[in-house]
Amino acid sequence: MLVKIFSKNKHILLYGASLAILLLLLKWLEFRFLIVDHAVEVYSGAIAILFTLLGIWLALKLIKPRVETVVVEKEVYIGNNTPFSINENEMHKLGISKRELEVLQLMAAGLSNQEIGQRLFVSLNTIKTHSSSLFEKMEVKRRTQAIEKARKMGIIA
Amino acid sequence: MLVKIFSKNKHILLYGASLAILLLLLKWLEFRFLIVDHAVEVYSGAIAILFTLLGIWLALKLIKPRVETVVVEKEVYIGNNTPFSINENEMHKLGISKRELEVLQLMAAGLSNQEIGQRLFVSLNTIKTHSSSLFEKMEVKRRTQAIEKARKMGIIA
DNA sequence: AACAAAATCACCCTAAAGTATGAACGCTTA
DNA sequence: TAAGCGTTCATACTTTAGGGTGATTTTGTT
Repeated sequence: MLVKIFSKNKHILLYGASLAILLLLLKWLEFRFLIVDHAVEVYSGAIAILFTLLGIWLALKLIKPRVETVVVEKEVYIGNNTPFSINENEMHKLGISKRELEVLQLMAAGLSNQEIGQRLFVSLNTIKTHSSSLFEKMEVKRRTQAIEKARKMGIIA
Repeated sequence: MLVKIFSKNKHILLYGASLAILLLLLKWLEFRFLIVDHAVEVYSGAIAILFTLLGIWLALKLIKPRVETVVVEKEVYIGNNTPFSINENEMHKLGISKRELEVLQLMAAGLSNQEIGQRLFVSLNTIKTHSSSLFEKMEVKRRTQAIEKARKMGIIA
């Protein structure tokens, strides 16, 4: 509990402590040496500088950094048939992975499984696996159905 | 030029000015009143507090706020100005018959050759013949390619 | 590090798609 | 009327697509 209070207000406590120490130091100096004439100005200046620095340090430590938010408007042109927001949404709803989407897109482009495999540098069997799981997720039976459904859902161009 | 320098370092200049004024004020007070015994501590404390506050104020004014740039995408929708009328033109250019177009449309809808045959009340072999001649006319090898090409040419929805 | 999901590949089998060829029928047109 | 075209259908064959199962590796997440 005590530790928590200390840690939360450590800056203030440190400030108080240093202030006390400095005052004691000055008191001690007052007794130790005779303050020469016109030393008050020097004394005051020293205190002023010291505590100004302390104040600056305090402010830097205690005050949360100010954040200025600059809003920049960027115009994004969107084709009428590709809202793109439904894209990710619908995709995740069906649980379609990135790779499966790639396969789907190449299917829609008219490529055979063999060609898709060559394009993606994987084997024909891999494409078959991807397409199978894709059809299952999309609840279709053929690639042409998958293409049609994907178009209607807006997950492909 | 002078104005520019002032505006750039106005905080520092203000600080200097206020420091000078305060020292003058203290000097004046020193002459005006007799400082009572043990007033040095009070005096020091006052200076300390004052200049600490000054330091804090300075820090707040001088610290440059962190600039955070937030890009807000503004969607600009582009109206569709393709009236879908290239249909007949492109179709006759390739010599595609009515029946072949029907088959093509049902293909694009995701139907199998068997299903297309049932839909059009003809046999599977007939659909195969139609699709074969269709592919030849469209210069494609697969139904998916035919669908894609037909879409780009605008002969199907 | 442990775990789940994704990605990869293989094998076997069936279904569908596509190619080639031939043929019959109706309709239009030179 | 014969030639051409579209439509229909058949058989035989090859290629591609798709289903099912099992396995390993990579990757991301906790």
